[in-house]
Parts: sequence; structure tokens; C-alpha cells
Amino acid sequence: MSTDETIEPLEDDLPEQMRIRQDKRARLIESGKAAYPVTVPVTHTIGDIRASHPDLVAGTETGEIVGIAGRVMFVRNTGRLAFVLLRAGDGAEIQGMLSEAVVGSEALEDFKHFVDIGDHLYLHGEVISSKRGELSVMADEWQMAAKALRPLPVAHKPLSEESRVRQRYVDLIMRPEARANARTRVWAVASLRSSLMDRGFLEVETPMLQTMHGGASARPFVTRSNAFDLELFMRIAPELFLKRAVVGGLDSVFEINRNFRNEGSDSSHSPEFAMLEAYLAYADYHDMARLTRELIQESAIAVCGSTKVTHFDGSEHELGGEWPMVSMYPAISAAVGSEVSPATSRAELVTLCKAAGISVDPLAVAGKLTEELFEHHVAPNFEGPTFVMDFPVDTSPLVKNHRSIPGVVEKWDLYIDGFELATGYSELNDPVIQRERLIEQSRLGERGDVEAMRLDEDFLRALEHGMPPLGGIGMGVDRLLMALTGLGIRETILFPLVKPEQR
RNA sequence: GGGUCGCUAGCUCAAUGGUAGAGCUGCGGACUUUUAAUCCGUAGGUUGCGGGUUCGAGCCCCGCGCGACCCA
Repeated sequence: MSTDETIEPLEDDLPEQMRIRQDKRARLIESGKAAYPVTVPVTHTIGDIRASHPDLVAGTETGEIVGIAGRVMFVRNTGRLAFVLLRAGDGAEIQGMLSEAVVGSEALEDFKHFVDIGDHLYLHGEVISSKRGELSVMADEWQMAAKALRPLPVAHKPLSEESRVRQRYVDLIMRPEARANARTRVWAVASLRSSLMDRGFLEVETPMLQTMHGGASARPFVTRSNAFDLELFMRIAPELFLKRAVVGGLDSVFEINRNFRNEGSDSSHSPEFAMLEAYLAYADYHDMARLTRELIQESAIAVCGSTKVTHFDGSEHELGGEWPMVSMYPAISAAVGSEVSPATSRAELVTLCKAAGISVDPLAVAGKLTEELFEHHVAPNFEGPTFVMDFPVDTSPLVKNHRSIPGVVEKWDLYIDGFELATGYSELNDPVIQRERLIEQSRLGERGDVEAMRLDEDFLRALEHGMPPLGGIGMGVDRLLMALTGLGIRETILFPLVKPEQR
């Protein structure tokens, strides 16, 4: 086809393949055939046709006339007959065939010259089974549904990890696993919601923009409101607002939403991450541990059909049954060979940390050092989901003192596959002790601890109105997906934060 | 934060300091049953960015950017 005189001037710096696709788009439009029609007359989904014709004998002509659309994933032409594989968004695929004898020579030539892999294509024609027995639509008409200007990567070479994350849309087009991961997340989150709703929890939404950040130990993102002329923080946790809701009488509440922490990212940390927090009046941390286990087991069943989950690498992980509970101080004592308790001095803890090769932050409180020892000596040895019980007081300012063990609080952490998946508390509801704890936190902040909580007077005022005994949990939704699938956190998040490309 | 490795065509990757290449993709052509077709022909590059050494740099040196892995 000699078309040189119709080619419009194009930008010189575009790659050759993009120039060619730009040209095809322009020529389609010039010739009066839309490159981006408002819509095309689809009569059936590809999945419909597959479902209604499961076993066509090779060579069958059904007489059923359909209009279908999908993304072109494969094209082949053998002269007077062309094949095209169309894929729908749900992953259903069907072959289209364009025979000169049916569609005509002009339409066939146009098809060869205008349609590329990656385009959205509309076909109208008869449902048949090819000579090879492939369910197909024998087109009597084709139409561009939406022209793609960029070529897709080669189908048979894996996309580099960076490209997968930066251009997730391409990853989703190219990798079935990427599409499956996106759907797995949907099912897991839906399962969390329905499990909680079934138990009578109310889902609420609390502020992401906060005038004072709190509810966790983390550095916040700082932003500002022009209208209010006010410094604001992106929330690091919804906890203090959910507790206000409980004070108000929303006795069992939860929220599934994003938190933002201004910290590094690695294979298990993302600056923005999804979190479930749930609170239940008159429950304690044991009740919340049971609830957490049930939520995870039910989501495993929703995603994998069983509490035995299969990771992407094929390994199987049993999440069923009861999970062991390990008490923090006795476990550390056993590991280091000497007694470590809440009464152990900070100096002794520093010595133990140095002996283990743990670098000691000079600002770290005793409880922080205790947790470091635990993470170094005990946590790596867990097999299967494990609850770690009873944490130091000074790192858990929102938690109630243990009912019988002095110096610790009623808090657990749930470890799965070596990372912390969830945490649960018997929530502190004594406003006087809470005030003391937050004042201590603000002192740490003044000494330079950037993760320390601030004194939130409005939160304390709410507590002073009386919060019922309360069990609470926080669970990382991205990490739940990691536990269910074995993927890194960047694969569980559709569009994780990445530094901009240099251009 | 430290260390190691990487960044070359649309994609995945080669290339002793001496003419930047391959496969797939693309484009032109042949072929009416292809499934990563086959055959003939052909195009495609600011080697991440900026400096330096050199007669000569994709390669060596310095800085920066982005990423991966390991360590703390």
C-alpha cells in the first residue's frame, strides 16, 4: 500500500513503532473509520460465548451471529485468512478469523494494515469451530474499538521487575499472575468486610487528614490546608478516632483504609499501606486474637478455598487450627540464656543487644531494646502463625496493663512468615493513666524521638467521658495478602509508590 | 545509612578500550487453519544523566539518577 503522501508530519523523536501506530491512527480517522469510536455494538461477552459453546466439534458452523470486542493479543495471517486472539478484561479469550471469502478482500487488507497487537478490536460474525477445533468468530465485519499507540512487550519474555511496578497496566495485560493477584486482593478484602459485618461490626471512615497524628509510633507525612492556614498530618493510624467512635456508642467498629508512614520502604514496608482496625467493646486481647485468627482463616478460605494456602512459588502453608502463643519475656530469657524481665535494666539490655550485634539507638527506651532482642533471637524461629504475648509498657502507650503480670501490657503481635501481620490489645481506657502515658510520649518527642506520639487533648477528653472495656486489633491488609500469596508487598499493591523516572 | 550488582533498539539480552549486534517485535512481500507459524526482503540506537582520562569510551575514572540483592 503506497501511502507516503498521506502520512502527516510526526514528531521525529518518537520510536519507529510508535510513529507507525500514530500513522495508522491518523489514516483510520482520515478514511472515515473511527480509531476511537464512542462505542461498538457488542452483543455477547467473550466469556458468554465460551460458556454457551463448551464442546463444539471441529468445523461446526453454529449460525449464531455475535458482536464481540477485546484486546488483540495475537495476530497471524496466512494470506487470504487471518487469525486474531481477542481477550476480555476478565481474561476470557476467543479466536477471531477473517477470511477473504467472508469478510472481503478490502476489509482483510485493511485489517492487515491497521490492526496491531494491543488494539481493542470489534468483530461481528458467526460463532464457529475452526478446522483445528478452536472456538472462533468468523468475522463478516471488523472495526477498531480503540487503537493502541504503544507496542506491548514480547509475550514470551518476562517483563523486568521494575517495569512491572512502574507500568502495572502493562503488567496486567501481559501477566496472568498480575491479574490474579489483583483479584485475590479484592476477595481477601471482601472477606474481611463480610466476616466483620457478619459479627455485627460497623464500618466507619475516620480522618486521613489530621491536625495531630497519633495511634502508632511512626513519622507522619506533613501537609497543609490553605483554607485553614493549618499544618496537617496524613494519618499514621485511625486508632484514636475509632476509639472516639466507641466512646460515642459505636461499640463494635472497624475501618479498612490507608495509612501513611514517612519511612523507608522494603519488601514488607510501603509508605502508604492498607490497614484494618477493629474494636469490640467488652472484649480483651484474647478475644481479639481469636477474632483475628478467624478473620485470616476465613480470608484464606475465600482466596484459596482452604486454610492451607498455596504461595506463588508453589509452597503450601497451613493456616488452620489454633495458633501457638509465646510470651515475650520468657522467650527472650530462654534464647539469651539469662533472665530478662520488665525489671531488667536498660544497661543490661544494651549489653545483650551489643552481644547480639544489634545496633543500639541512644534514644531507645528499655522496651524498644527488649523488642529488638525478641526480633533478633526469637521471631526468626517461628514456624507457622504465632502470637507473641505481653509487651513492654513503654512501647505500648495505648494498651492496658496486664491483669496479673507486672511491667507488661495486654498486647500481642501476630507473626506469619517472619513478619508482623497484626497486633491486638486490651485497650487502655483509664483516662488518668492514658494522660500519663501520652505525657511521657511527648517528653520522648521533645528529646528527639520522631516516632513518639503527641498529647492529643481531644482524645483524652473523649476518654474522660468513659470508654467501655475494649479489645482492638490492627492488621496490615497488604501483609495479609503477602501471607496468603507469598508475594512481596509491592506485588500486593496495584500501584505502589515508586520514585519518578528520570526524563 | 553501608556494600555489591545492574541500566544498550518497542521487549529480553550480547558486544578484549578500536565499524554498537542477536532473538522476538515492527515494516514490505508470499501463503485460506495459524497457536512463539514458515519463507524472502528490510528498518530500528543521544548505550540512564553529567563530567574526566585517551588518538579513540557501551567498556576505564569521578559525580548524580533509578532499580535489584545483601547487611545494619
